[in-house]
Amino acid sequence: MATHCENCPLHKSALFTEVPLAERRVTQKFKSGELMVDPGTPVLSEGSNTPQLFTALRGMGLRYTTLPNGERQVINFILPGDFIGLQAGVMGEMQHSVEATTAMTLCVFDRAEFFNFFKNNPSRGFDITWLAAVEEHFLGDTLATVGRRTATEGIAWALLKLYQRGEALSLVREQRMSLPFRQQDLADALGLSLVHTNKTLAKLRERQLVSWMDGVLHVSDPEQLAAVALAEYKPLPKRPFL
Amino acid sequence: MATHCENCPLHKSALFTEVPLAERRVTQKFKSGELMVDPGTPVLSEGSNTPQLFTALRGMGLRYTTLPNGERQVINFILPGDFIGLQAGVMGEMQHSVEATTAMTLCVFDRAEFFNFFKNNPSRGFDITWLAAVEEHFLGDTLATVGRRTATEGIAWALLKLYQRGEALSLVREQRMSLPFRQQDLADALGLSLVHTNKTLAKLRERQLVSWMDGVLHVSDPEQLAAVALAEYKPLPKRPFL
DNA sequence: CGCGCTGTTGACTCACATCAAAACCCGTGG
DNA sequence: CCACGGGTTTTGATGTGAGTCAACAGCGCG
Repeated sequence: MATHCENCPLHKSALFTEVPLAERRVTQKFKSGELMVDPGTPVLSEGSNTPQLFTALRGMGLRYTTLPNGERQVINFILPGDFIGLQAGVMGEMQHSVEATTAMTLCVFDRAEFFNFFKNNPSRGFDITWLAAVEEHFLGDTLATVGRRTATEGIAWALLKLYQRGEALSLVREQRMSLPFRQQDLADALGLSLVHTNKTLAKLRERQLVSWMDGVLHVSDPEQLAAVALAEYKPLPKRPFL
Repeated sequence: MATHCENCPLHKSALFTEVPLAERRVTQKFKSGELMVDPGTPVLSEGSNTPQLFTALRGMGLRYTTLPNGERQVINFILPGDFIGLQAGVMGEMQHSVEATTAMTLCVFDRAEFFNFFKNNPSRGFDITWLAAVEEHFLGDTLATVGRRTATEGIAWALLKLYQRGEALSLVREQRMSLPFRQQDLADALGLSLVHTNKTLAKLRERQLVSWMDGVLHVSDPEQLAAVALAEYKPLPKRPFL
């Protein structure tokens, strides 16, 4: 049934720091359950006030805001290991929405317990701060791509990042991983139009740099992709989670 | 001489949450000194590895990244109360640079002590997480403006945010506050060209929505400005600091 | 078998970039 | 006191990357 933190499969992944068994047990006590959502379902909605925190255990999703004029900005893609709802909790009510793209299962934590958890486990609290900082850092990079990279560079960058994340999570086999988003999602992440995104993807495919078709991402030469992305291809730093 | 945390002038500001005296004393012990920098001086540099954390006490600055092609993206404007260096510490080495625009004074904390500080003062640790989350949240909004707002909307948005922050810090008098950045800085924050930024500023000035000349920002009707910024004008939520 | 969603493709338009030059605004030094 | 130079702002002319509009193709599903 519900996964026990001691056996959390994510800890095996190369992306995350090692967490001692004792601490996992403590985390387990903080965990209030598990949530499974269907594709297309909202996990958190703008304007609502949910008393929960989540970490993604399985599946993929999106975090986004909607402007008053109806435009959507996706803030990031959510993959296993991502912590959701912190920014939310901090402002009185949510400004961002999170929705599941594939079926997802999420570990649920009770926000009311959050502070206690922190007090009783400062080192896990430290980890959470760390996580928030990593996230913030990444958003800075995203900002740079939306603001300063061309469409080609930006798409290359985004796909490279997703690919790297996939590698770290062992989602990649033979240079391929499942990437179940729509082109519209990528467009909304990069501030581009759907049409232009589509055409740019086609060009990158022709140049043999990346292909992303039928929900599978294929990168044959990450170094080369990184070059057009104005980025570096190097292993992601380990990070904590849960 | 060096400000004592117990007397920290920032605590008087409407922007920040109340912190009990006892906790300020603890913070004081974590504080390792004060740094004063001249305008134009780097506080943190990309690629370096500084053992310090800062919080801005006085003055204004910029945080930015530089892409391999030389383009600059400013990630945020730094005002009193901002915590600097967390994202930095988390990745092995800095990816972002921080530089002082005006003369600044910064409280300096020793990163080596950071974890201990956390362990001994979980509630302050909690505050720091909170802060990181607020920051992350704000970056999400910034992303939305760079990605989805037009030049006019974006500039209106940025100036409104700065104005609001200024209000909360009591930097505004008679609808005016000092804003010592260059147009180039704003352009680099919004992913616009200098020329276009300049022309758009001129238009907003003609429309009587905002004027920003000679380093002073003037907003006569924030509501109206918010309307063109596709944003809401409402008091900033209180947040912790230090 | 027709409807709704996603992906493709082509023609046309526009917001914003780029290029270039001038105007200002100092501080410095002759 | 004025000439000079570097940084910033302003203005005009011109170019282009990306947006918009429109139509169609493929596909899963009731």
